[in-house]
This record gives sequence, structure tokens and C-alpha cells, in this order.
Amino acid sequence: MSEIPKAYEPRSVESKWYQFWLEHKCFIADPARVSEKRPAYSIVIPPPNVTGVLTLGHVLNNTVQDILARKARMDGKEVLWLPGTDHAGIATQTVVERTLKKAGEIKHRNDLGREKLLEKIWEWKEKHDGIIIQQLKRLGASCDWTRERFTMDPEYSRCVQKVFVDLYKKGLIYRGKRMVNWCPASLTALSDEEVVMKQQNGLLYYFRVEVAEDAGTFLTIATTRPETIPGDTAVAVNPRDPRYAQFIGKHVIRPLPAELPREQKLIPIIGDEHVDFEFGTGVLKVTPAHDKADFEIYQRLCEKIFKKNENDLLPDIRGPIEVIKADGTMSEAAGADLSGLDRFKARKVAGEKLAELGLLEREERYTNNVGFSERADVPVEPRLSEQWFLQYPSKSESRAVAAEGQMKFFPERWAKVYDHWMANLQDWCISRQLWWGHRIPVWTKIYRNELEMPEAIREAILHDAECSVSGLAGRSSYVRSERTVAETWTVWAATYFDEEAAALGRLGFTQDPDVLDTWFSAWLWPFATMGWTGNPETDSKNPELTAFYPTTDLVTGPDIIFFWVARMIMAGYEYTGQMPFRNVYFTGIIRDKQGRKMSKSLGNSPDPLDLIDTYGADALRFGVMRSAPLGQDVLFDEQHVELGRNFCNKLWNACRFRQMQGGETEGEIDPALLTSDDKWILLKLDLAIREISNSLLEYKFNEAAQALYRFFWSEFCDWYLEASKAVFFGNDLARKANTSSVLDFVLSNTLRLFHPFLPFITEELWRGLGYNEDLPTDQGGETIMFARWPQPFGDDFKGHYGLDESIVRFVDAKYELVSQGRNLRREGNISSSKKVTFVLKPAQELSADEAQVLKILLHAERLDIDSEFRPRKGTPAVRSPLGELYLPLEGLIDIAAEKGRLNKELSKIDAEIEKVKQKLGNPAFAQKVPPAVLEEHQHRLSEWEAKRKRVHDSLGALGES
RNA sequence: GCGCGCUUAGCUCAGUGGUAGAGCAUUACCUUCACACGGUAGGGGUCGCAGGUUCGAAACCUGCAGCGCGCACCA
Repeated sequence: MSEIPKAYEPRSVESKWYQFWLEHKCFIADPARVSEKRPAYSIVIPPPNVTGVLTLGHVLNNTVQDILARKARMDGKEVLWLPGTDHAGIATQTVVERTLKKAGEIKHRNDLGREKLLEKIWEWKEKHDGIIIQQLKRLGASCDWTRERFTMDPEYSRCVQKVFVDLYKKGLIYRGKRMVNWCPASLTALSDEEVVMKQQNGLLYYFRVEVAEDAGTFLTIATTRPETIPGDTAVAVNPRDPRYAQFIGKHVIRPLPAELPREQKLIPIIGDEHVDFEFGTGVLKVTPAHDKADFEIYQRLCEKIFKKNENDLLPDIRGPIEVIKADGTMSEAAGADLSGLDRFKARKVAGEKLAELGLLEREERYTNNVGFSERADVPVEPRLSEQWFLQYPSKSESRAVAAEGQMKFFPERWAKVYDHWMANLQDWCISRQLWWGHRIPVWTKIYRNELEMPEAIREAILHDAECSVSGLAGRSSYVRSERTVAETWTVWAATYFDEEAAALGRLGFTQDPDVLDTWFSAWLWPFATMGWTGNPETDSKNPELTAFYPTTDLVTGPDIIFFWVARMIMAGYEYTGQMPFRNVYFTGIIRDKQGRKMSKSLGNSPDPLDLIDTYGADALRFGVMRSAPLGQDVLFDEQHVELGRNFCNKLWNACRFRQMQGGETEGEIDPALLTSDDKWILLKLDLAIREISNSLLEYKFNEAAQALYRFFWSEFCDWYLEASKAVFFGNDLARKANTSSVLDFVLSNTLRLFHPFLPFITEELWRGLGYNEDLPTDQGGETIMFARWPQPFGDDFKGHYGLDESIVRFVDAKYELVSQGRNLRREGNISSSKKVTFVLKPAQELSADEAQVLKILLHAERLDIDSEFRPRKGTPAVRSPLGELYLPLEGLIDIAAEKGRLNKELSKIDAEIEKVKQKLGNPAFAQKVPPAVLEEHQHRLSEWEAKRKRVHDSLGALGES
């Protein structure tokens, strides 16, 4: 610190030290250095969207990780914080498509075609690549950037393919026509986790249908979706419902499409236990193509129904009828009135049509939950389609590890949420109708008969097994087949070998057009980023994996506990046989100060980079951490960051004060010269070290930040620094040097305690004050990053410097006297700048040095120590265990007001005394309470009584005047 | 419907059996030689409600209310 600006200026300091750390390879992990004495510590970053920008959520998340990583380095561990980015399938492709459409380059992605669009997305990726990484660097993130990974790196993609093929081989991945959540905006299937339920205000339409066999008899059906009536293939009632049981087996006339002839409108009335008597009218329309529950009914009963229909009545209804197309518009099957309309428009029109036909009984306002696409924010459409599904692997180990506590969740309650989800696992729809992502490594071809097949494939089909299509050793595909009507064979071949893919191509096989859900690559993150190959022999020799896997901590948001955390655990067990991380820390969710989620559309999401520019990265980090309790959402307020800045400035100036005193850096501390204030601050430091270390151990970062704040500001600056001025303003060189040494000792410890939270300013001050100078390079000599984490004082240390609790009592009493003395000024309306003389009538011997401290702290021009002092009547005074302190100024005190104040205080004290007395007076209390508590209460009583006497005396002194 | 969490000063939140706390905001005074991004001293709370356990409850138990979040195929 050659120049000492009055205020801390973060900008140049931050870039300077970040550069320094990079140049000195401080963030690079070396598995070769890991040993018993130097254990490994590792975290993998939750990979942000490669084209994304930093949000406050990232700030919270990555600050926590950085604190953990930096603390671990100071604990002497070999630290790997592995960074990277995610290709974020839907989000990225949507953004690029939208941009191209806006620019008028395309109307639809088909205008470009798959290859061209992918080129555009890669261009986009290259252009935005690294933005968020640069932003993380601004924040101070100490990631090992040499190991940065991207989910679509070639090696990573290979891992994804290998895992797919392996799960396919194991029969856990299958393809099937199922009811899936379809997003009509993104035109892709979604997993259950990507659907969020939202309450919607809609209408419940009650309409009548005539029973075909009993002309003139009508059933009334309640529905929220009349537009799907043309897709109804049955009407269901509960067989135990006496109102309707008699109708089972008969038919109703479906009102829409209106133009169909009567015989094509007949649909059966079926019985199904699923139907709720209570709801609506107890009659349910069954639309198997557009409702999950209806599809299940259809599956349960279709055989029965349609067998019966063979020779029976007339309907030409053989299965689900698709009336809503992929893009959310009505199909031709919906009939002339609805065809081509948007599904919501069609709802209105269908209602009107029913009314027109005289079949609409009534409409009721109705609130229900509708699934929305999380990403596109439109209602999802349950839709039948061919998709790939995964039955989760390694379920039981994955569930047990959290339930039995080998893996710890912070806060713990998330373990329950996780367990509940694991207990009710549904198969995962992993295919997406997108182009940006990992294309499903399955090739397919239809053969008319077995003879057309190459021999290798025919053999494989017979044994349902592996074969080499390319004929190359060690290159294979895994083949499955399905024999359909007319002796036709559909053959699927899954492989991760390029040679095989090429060979399949030559045979006329085509690759599945779909890509995998982004999370299907993200769930491999903890080991795929470390060079995992899936070959046990190779992997056991991989130094990264052996040293750093399983990782130590995972830090993420609870919103992706199922998307990511749970799936990583299962993938971890399946592919490494181990849990992927030992501890999972869930941050809160950042909201604005009104409690709303941060969102672009609300515009309530401040840009962290602006905040860093305005206040500094350390300020942002500290502000966020100080207000982010474990397990609670964080209501963000820019004032928190301002507080962080102010705090950094305070730290800066305290160090500036030290520097202005000059002298030797970190000189020897002479126990004989220690003042009571020195001992007090050393004891407070010891407490702070304990408190902060424990808080960090329990992942209670806001507690640690608050403890740091309190110790540094309220103890060190407010009292110790001020008291030290008594020495520095004096002439005793030896005492000055000793006080400097204590200051250095406390500051060097404080800077280290602060470093995980405030990496930049602590480095600047560490080097600026020269605390690095006598240390070995790898223990703080080069950078504070590797300085030893402060340890609580041992008994030897405390004995040597005479640090015991009696000091604390004395010093606390001293500071209490000072506060009261300062209050006298206020009560007397004496301006802070006015020079005054205090007189102390001491209750015990007080050294000249202590008197000097009192004088300085009181901002007194003079402090007379006079045990014979006889104040004039009416002299304002306070009485403390150290003695009576007078402010002998005549006429400046409003006696009546002072009396009022003292009386108020007296009644407060009386109330306290009453409370304690009541407790002590209770015979049960004395009997049952532990002795320490009893003693404490007695002590408290005598203190209050002593206080009462002092106030009473003061009042008396006033009253006699 | 089930589960979880929250309710403490004007605001945001700590505080899990023993004297109600912090930051911000607020009032008054102060540009005093580390810091006005500062200092000093104040004011402000029947700890959501009602019971219970206990010598003692903001904390533990029960019930209720309000808010929030998960999970769930009521059309």
C-alpha cells in the first residue's frame, strides 16, 4: 500500500489480484499433491447455460462454493473446483430460433434444416461462450479454469452415448408410444419435472348426451375441455354408482363433430372405478388421445370395448382420436367447426356449438390446476407420442444413501423431499424433439424379411445381443428388433462407435432424429468432467478420479433437486459405484424485496455486474452472504450490497490506521506490556475464531459473516482501535511498538478469517501491510489464499499472555462506564465537539494508563481522578462498579428531564428486580434448577440491586439541589 | 387432499429451555488527526392466536389462523 486512498477502490485491486492468482496457478488442482497430510477437497460447479449471463442466483451459489474452496485451501487441502457450462437444449435452441426469426432470416427452423440450424447455434455458442465464465471471474471464483468442461465437448458427448447404450443394453431404456407432456410452443416432449402446475380460472361446461338405446334419456357430463369432445371414445361411470350402473354397455351419441352421421357418433358407456361419484355429475368423458387418466382407462378397457364392438353396434372408433395437433391447433378429426382453430379458441367455439345444439345445460366458473411448460410458459398438452424412456438405475442405493445419512443434505429437510421423490419414481422421458443436444445414438431400419438382413444383424436379432456391423474388432452395436405385421422387421441398433454408425449408415439405417434431455448429460457431470471412460481399468488409473471423486460438496438450488441432484446420485452409483458427493448444500432462492422471484419480465433482477462495478465484488459477496441464512430464500435488496461496501471500507480504513502508526511489522508481543484492552481484544479474537470456524463447519455462512461483522466493527473498531489511541497518542515507544504488534496480530488473523468472503481486499491488505513477508511461499508468503486458517488459542498461549476472563469483566465495566459518561453529554445537551472535563471518583485503584484510555474514549479534554471529590449538589453523574463519574458543568443540565430519565430507569430496574425476585422466591425454583443457574440468578439480582442503588444515589444528588 | 416451511422492532431477518438481538430505516448531536461508505447517544417488540408441559417457553407439545413452497390423474 504505497498510496493510501481514504476510501477503498475495488476496481483496480480486483483485476490486479485475480490476474496474479491466475499467473501463479493458485487455482490449479494437482492430484499428485494429494496425500494423507494433504487431503483432497473437490466441488463441481453446477454448470450454467453456456450462452447465459450471470444472475444473482449464480452469485449466491458461486460465492458459497468459493468460500468453501478458499477455506479448504487455507485448511491445507488440495482443492479442485471444477468449472464448466451446459448446452441447455431447449433454452438455447429457442433463443437462437427466435433471434433468426426476428432478423427475418427464417420463418421456421425447417427453412434452414438441421445441419444449418446447428451451425447457427454453434456460432451463437462461440459468440456467447465465456461471457458467464468471465463474469464468474469478476466475482472472484477460484475455479480451476484449466479443467473447464462443456457438456457437448467430444469426450463428454462420448460419455453420454456410452451411458445411453449401456442403459439400452440393460433394458432400462425403451421406446414406446405413451402419453407425454407436450409443449405446443417448443414442439417437444417434456419430462414431468419440466411441468409446473398453475391455478387457472376457467369454466366447467355441463352438456347432455342422449343414450342411444333409450331415446329421450340423457346423461349430463361436466368438462373443462369441450373442444376435446370430438376425441371422446367412451363415456365412463363408476360401476358402483346406482344412478348410472344400468347404462354400462349401452351407448351415447357424441354431439361433436356435429356433421357426422348418427352411427359414427355412437360411443360406449363403460364402467371404471376411477370415476368419482362426487365430482361434476359422476359421468366422465374419455378422451384417450389428450388426457393421461383417460388414456389409462382406455388401456384398461379398450380390449373389452372393441371386442364387443366387432359385431355389435356400429362405431368406427378403434382407438384414440387425435383432435389437437402438435402445434396446439385442432385437427380435421375435430370436425368442420373446430378444425384449424387454436385449442383455446376451439374451446369457446365448442361451447357455443353445444349451446346451439341445445345440449349445453350450464357453464360454471371453475378453478383448476393446469400444467404449464416451465420454459415456454404455455399449458402443456398431454399427447400420445413415440418417445424414449428411462427406468432409473441404482434406485435403492441412491435412496438409502440419503435416508441413512451417509450423504448429508443442508438443510436436512430436503432429504425428506428427496426420499419422497425417490419412493415414487416415474420413468423419465428422455427424448426431445430438438436439434441442439446429444442426438440419440440409435439407428433404425425396416426389413421386409429376415433374408434382407446382413448376417451379423440377423444373428444378433436371434440372440437379442451385441454384434459388430462394421466387422471391426472391438467395435460393436447393440441390436433390438420388433416384428410387426406382414413379416416386417424393425431393427434398432445402438452404438457409440463412429465406425459402427458409419457402417449402419451404409446399410441404409437412419439415426433417430431426437436429442436427449439436457439433464441426461448433466447427470453425469461429477465424473464425466473428470475423464471417466466407463472402462474400470482405465478409470482406476485416472488420477483426477482417484483423487477427487467422490466430490466433497455440491452447492445448488433446491429447484433442481429432482432434475439434477437425484439423477446425479443414481448415475454416480450406476457408473462409479459410489455417491458422487458427500454433502449437498441447498441455497435459498433469490427474490426481490417484495418476495417475488427474480425474472426478466418483471425487470426486478439487477445485473450483478453493475453491482460489482458500483460496489465491488467483495461487497456483493459479503452483502449476499450476510443476508442468506441456510434454508431460507433471500430477499435481495441493494442495501445489502451497500452494507458490504461500507464494511470493506471500514476494513480498509482500520488497516490504514495501522499503517499510519508505522513501525515494525508483526513485532514480538511482550506480555508484560499488554494493556487490559490488548488482552480483551485477544480474547474476543479467540472467540471469533471459534465462532466463525464452527459456523463454516455447519455451512452457516450468514452466521459466520455476521460474527465477522460484529467482531470487526463492534469490538475491534469501536473499542479496541479507539482505546489503542491512548497509547499511540502518547510518547512511550516501547508501548507503542507493543500495541502495533497486537494490532498486527489481530489484523493478520482477521484478514485470514475474512479471506473466503472477501478475497480481493484481504489480499490487497495482506500484502500491503506486509503480513506475507515472513511466511513460507506456500503458507501465505505469496498469497493470503494459502495462509493458515486461524486456530483458537491454546491454554499455553493464553497463559503466556495472561488472558483470562477477569480481564473481560474489567474491560466491559470500563466500556460501560464510558458509554454512560458519553450519555451524560447527551443528557446535558452538550455538543459532541464541546471540550469537557470529567471527574472520576474511583472505587478501586486505577492506573494512569487506564485513566488515559478512559479520557480518550470519553472524548474528554481532561479527566481528573479524585477519590476525595465532593461534587456540588446537582452535578450530573453516573455510578459504575469502577467508580462515580461526574460531569461538573453548571447550569447545563435540565434537572427535571434528568430526574425523569433516572426515574424511568429506576422503574425499569425495579421491574427486572421484581422478575428475578419472583423466580428466586419460588420454592420449586431453588429445588429444581441447576446450581449454576441459581447462582447466576442470585448474581443477577445483586447486580440489579447495586445498579438500583447507583441510580437512586444519582437521583438523590439531584433532588437535594 | 397429503407433506414441508414461515409468522420476533417500521422493513429484512438471527435467536431451539434461563436478563428479547442484528442490519437497514428513524431521532438528536458531531465534519474530533483510520473511516460521513463515518462517530456518539437514544427511541422502538404483550416474539401470529389459544391451550398444555416446565421452577422457568420466543424456543418444546397440541389445536387454530394467515402466508409461501413442494407432491398428487378429480374430468
